[in-house]
Amino acid sequence: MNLDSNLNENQRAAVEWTEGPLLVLAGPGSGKTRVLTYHIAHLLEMSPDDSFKILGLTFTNKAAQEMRTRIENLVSNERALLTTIHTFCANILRQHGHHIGLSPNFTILSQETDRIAVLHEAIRQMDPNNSENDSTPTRFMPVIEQLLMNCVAIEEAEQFLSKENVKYPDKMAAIYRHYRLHLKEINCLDFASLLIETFELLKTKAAIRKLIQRIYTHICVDEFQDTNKAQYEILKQLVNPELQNLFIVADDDQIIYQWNGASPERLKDLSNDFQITEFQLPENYRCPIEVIEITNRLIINNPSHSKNKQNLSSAKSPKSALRLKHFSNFDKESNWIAEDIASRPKTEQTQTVVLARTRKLLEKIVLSLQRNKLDGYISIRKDDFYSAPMQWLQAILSLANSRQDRIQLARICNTFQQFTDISLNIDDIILNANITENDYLRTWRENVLRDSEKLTPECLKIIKDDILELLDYMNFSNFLENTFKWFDNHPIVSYPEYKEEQLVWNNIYDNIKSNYENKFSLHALLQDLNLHSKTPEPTKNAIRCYTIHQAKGLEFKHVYLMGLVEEQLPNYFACKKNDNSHEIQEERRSCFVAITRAEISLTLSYADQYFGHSKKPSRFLKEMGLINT
DNA sequence: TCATCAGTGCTTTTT
DNA sequence: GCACTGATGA
Repeated sequence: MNLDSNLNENQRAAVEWTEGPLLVLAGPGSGKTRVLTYHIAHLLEMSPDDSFKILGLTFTNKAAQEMRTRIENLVSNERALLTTIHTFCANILRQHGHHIGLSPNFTILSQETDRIAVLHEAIRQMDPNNSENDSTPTRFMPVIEQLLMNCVAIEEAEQFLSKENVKYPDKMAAIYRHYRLHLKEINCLDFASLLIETFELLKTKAAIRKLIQRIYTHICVDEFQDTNKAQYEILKQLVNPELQNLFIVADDDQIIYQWNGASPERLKDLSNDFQITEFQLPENYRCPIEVIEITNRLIINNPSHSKNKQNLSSAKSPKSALRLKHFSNFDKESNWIAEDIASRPKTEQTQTVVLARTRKLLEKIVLSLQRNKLDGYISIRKDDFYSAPMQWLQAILSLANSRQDRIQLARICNTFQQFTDISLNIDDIILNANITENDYLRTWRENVLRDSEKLTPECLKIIKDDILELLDYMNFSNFLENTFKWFDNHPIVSYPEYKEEQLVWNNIYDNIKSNYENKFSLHALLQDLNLHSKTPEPTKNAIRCYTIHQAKGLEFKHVYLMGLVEEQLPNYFACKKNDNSHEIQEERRSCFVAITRAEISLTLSYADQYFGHSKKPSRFLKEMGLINT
């Protein structure tokens, strides 16, 4: 690895940092992730004979994958674990969770509806004859999530809620307690409790904490500004107190997830809790100089922007790259953008993105693009498979892992009848299972085999042999291989939803195979499935239409940012607050994130009317010096 | 019980 | 300005 090759002086100083806590505070396009990956590669290369390990934590799977690939391109790596904080916590709990009453085969609840169902049951157990209606759990969920996100212990919940002026703090604290206990009772965890349970395990079990601190002597964190309280508390438990090798990259001007628990306070906590050295990387390698100029003018308006943070400087030569367009209404704005994109060469179109604060604006753009014979892609969040075959497949694996799970059994019965001629009743199977004292999956299998003449030979083999192998030895490889072969020869293969989901499955599965070097348990497979989004990749040649939040961390040759009006960007809620409110500041950071995605050109636009409403130009346009006050 | 009306609220989403 | 909610009246 040649470190000198393409690092500037500031970057190299950060990369070569070896001991003690370091914060690399740097703006967009300054090479933060590069510094982080080079730093890890540097540590590995400098210590060929040592056995210490490096833990690199990210928030998204995509970022973790990106880091793994980048490091593999630099050095051979057996000692750096690059993973998301959720995956890392899940793995700790699989290994050590029995100390706090969790079996290693616990299920991760990735669906909101499953969490609501657990909360509902918890409330019912607490007070069996309560008069609350069905919407109660949905209304209470945000309070539960707030407690979990803030890492509040069960005993401290009431006090916390009183301070936050939440209604009925005593009652809510009791519900919180029951929710957490009920989750453990049914051996399930949601995303937030995955974190809080890990925190409590590390805090109370010193031996486990010290073991992990001895193994991972260096902790690195990407995009630290997005950490919520619970994640930060875990981080503090992970850092070896004697060594304090904590390497953090962050940008306080890109905190746009405050509603998700991120906060500017976190960086303050960091400097209070550690004797941390701060490096800055002010050089921007991404954006044109005109974009950098308006970026600096914009962000200076945030009172919380650190005064000692250096302005961004552009490493690119000046070029006309910035446009501002004004229209009488949103229709015209949307059509103009679509036409302008259509007039670009095909190669440029695929490197173009349309950004907006909300989804609603993006939907309009897709229609305008269609009118210009272009395909627009809006990514829609998807946490689970919807097609019957993929649901069936996942439910079979889940039920093999957790044999008394009624929800999975119901899913199996319900989906199987959609692509075979066999329709089974759930209650019959449960009754049958209770009589024979067999588990649900075994009983389901036996019931299906009674109707075996209705099955194709391929399917019969799967039920007879492969599921039996799964049941007896937890061996799922033949089951998966033969099931996909069966699906491939089945009419379901033509369902567009199945096709799309199979691609998503392949991506996740390939990922697991490479991370575990082909050897992994059913737990690990199910865990990765639940911790990965099922959102399909954008179709090739489609023009990507993203919300600002979705575009964070990405870069594009040509960026269109539309809807630069009051009550859009800044949004309706923030406009209700005062000018220096943290809501307005967060919207300003959103605008900052959006414009700094551009590599070659940035087109800003606004209209006088949106959906029949008259809107004023965004205050941010004035701040950037693009319109007069 | 249903039609109608006035009033309100409106966003971002990884794991 | 539109979608939704809850109150009112037939």
